[in-house]
Amino acid sequence: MPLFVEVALPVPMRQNFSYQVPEHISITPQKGMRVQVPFGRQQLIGLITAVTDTCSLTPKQIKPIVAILDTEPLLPETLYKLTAWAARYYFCSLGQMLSQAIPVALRKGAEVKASNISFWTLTQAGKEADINQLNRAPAQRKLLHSLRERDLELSEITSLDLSKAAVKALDDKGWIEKKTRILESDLSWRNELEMTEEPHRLNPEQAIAVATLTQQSGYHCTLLEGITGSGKTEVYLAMLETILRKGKQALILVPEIGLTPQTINRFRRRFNVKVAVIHSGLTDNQRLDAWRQAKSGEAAIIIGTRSALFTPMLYPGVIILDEEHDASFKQQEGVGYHARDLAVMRGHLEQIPVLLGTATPSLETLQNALNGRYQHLHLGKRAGAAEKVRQGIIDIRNQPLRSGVSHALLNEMRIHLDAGNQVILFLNRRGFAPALICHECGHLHECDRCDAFFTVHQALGEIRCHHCSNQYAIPRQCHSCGSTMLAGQGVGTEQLASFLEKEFPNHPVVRIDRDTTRNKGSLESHLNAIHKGEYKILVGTQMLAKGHHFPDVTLVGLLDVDGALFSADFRAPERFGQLYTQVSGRAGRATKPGTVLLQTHQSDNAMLRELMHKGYGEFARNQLFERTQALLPPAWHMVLIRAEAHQAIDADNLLSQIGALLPQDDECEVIGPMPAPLDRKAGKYRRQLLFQTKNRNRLQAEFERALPQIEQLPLAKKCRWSIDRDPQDLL
DNA sequence: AGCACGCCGACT
DNA sequence: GTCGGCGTGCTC
Repeated sequence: MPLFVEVALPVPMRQNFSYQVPEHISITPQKGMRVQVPFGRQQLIGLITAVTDTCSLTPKQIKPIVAILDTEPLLPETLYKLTAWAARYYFCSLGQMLSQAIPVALRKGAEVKASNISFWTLTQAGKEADINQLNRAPAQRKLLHSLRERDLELSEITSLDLSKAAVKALDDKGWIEKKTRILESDLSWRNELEMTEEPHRLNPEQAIAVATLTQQSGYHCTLLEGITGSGKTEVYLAMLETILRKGKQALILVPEIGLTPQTINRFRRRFNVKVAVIHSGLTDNQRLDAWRQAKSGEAAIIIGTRSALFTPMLYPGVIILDEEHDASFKQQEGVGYHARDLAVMRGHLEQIPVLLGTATPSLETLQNALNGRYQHLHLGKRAGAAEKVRQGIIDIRNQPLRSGVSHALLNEMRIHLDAGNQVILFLNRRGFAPALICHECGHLHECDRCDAFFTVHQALGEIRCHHCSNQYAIPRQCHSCGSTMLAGQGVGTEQLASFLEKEFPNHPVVRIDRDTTRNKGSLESHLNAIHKGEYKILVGTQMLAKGHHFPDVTLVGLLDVDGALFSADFRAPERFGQLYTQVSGRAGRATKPGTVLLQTHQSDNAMLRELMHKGYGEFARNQLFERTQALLPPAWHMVLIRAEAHQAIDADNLLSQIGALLPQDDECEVIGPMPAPLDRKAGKYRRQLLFQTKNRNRLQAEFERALPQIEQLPLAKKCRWSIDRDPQDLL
């Protein structure tokens, strides 16, 4: 009987492909196994989604598979289901979703099990050799010394910072040799958990949270709302202890910038278990290694960023997502999945608890907590941020500003600096000036490929477009009238920092933004210098706000409140509320009370007042109410279709045609096509169409129904277009 | 997404 | 005369 398989392939087509299984293949195909198949002129690796004995295609259309790469399904059933669910939810092919979910090495055909592992060990000669012979070869000496303690796996040579040249030298001497052994998973942690640090004593609130969390079994989702410094991590650790003692694994997801050595060590220090760390900086093989350790149950704790969500676990126990509100959990390129939403779904499928922690819950999560879908636990409950931090508004209407800074703020800075403390100023615009203006004719220099102004970077002597890679030397003459009277318009961090250097010559200034931290490790070294007190004035974009605590900072100034709060994007107030709360939570400490000052033209603004006086909790509840009134998420549900074309009319027409395929009534709305906020980017015109519904299932059903028709549109093949479900911003 | 085919501009 | 630009078409 002929045998066929349906295969999901990593191509951006919303369909699977059928292949025939030739007789000579000895492995019985099963759903979830990897197969190598011919595809056009190339060969690809995909996953079997179904095994059938009939096929609707003609024999001429169908090709035989090349090989079956696994003897059992690649992913545990629950993870496969999660991926399939996500593919459906995000309107992409299973193959596309899988290429997010499976390590690259496995997609290239690597073995699932590392059958053996190579390591360096001492030979008899090496054991007997006199280490003092190597006094003039410190690298070799260090290596020999390490090997006398234990054998070293190949990857450890680099990770322990040992020299490869020294390896070769000792090998040439015949003192060491490479051996391989069969790799077996060490699961001893499951029998007896060894603690390597005494747990901290929990305060009553923490104890209640832990007791509540550990008493339950099966799936439940909990929002742990705890202000900065209220000890969320200690609750995670206590939860972890309970889970690990049951012999179960924990998956911890953190925002992109949150995966610092300090964070990882916090978990490593407490338990003597293997911790697998997964982040974007790993090589394909390192990532595969971590994946294997998690899948085999050897790694008791898996800690990683967004993509770590898809790590399989043999003994799943809990998913903890820290800084739940952080935008980096939403993938921005390709399939725009949200790790927080999928984590909840995964918990559901695995029947394990999910813990979402934050000081400033996203409105999505807050809504779920308020309506009882999630359990809601509090830590360090207090009425707003008002108690510990002094806050103030500087009304800058009609006030002279020097490089964006008011007199009042400068005076306050002086007081804090004179007291020997540090000051942070936030300005969310990098560069020297956000535009270059001609003083004579008013011409603003605009990128020729985007609908955006050039940012002036004075130190580089360049004007740059922040939306594409366009850059030029700063022009001497106006491109429009030829005048030489050109000036920067507005203030960026570069200008602010250089102004402050002149204003406070005795207080060193550091600037933290994407421009000054581009090189690997430079953020770390800047942060270290700040902690050592080498800098007194810190200037930065939001980058500086997230996750870093500077105990000697007693004054925080937010310069461009208006720009942040009143941006066109519907999430702007929420984001500002989160930023504001995070920075005020970080100003000062018990012995040094902090001050937060806001510069704004809208000093009477009700939102701002509410945030300051009642705190994030009240503010967020009101925002939720306003979103509901405005039919915005999380009350309503959205899918955004973006189209990009050389001719604006093509993108427009495509979106109009798509819009016509979607229903409109009092619970379904089509908005657009409208120009994307950055109308022209990198020489292409961008348009977007919004489809929103009151009911989530309705959105799913209607869009699923329309999708095949959309794909049939002739223009759909001509334009580049994409679907973004639950868009983070409409930019 | 790749990869090939195919038709127009500046070069040894 | 060719090398190479990227438009467009196809993949079980």
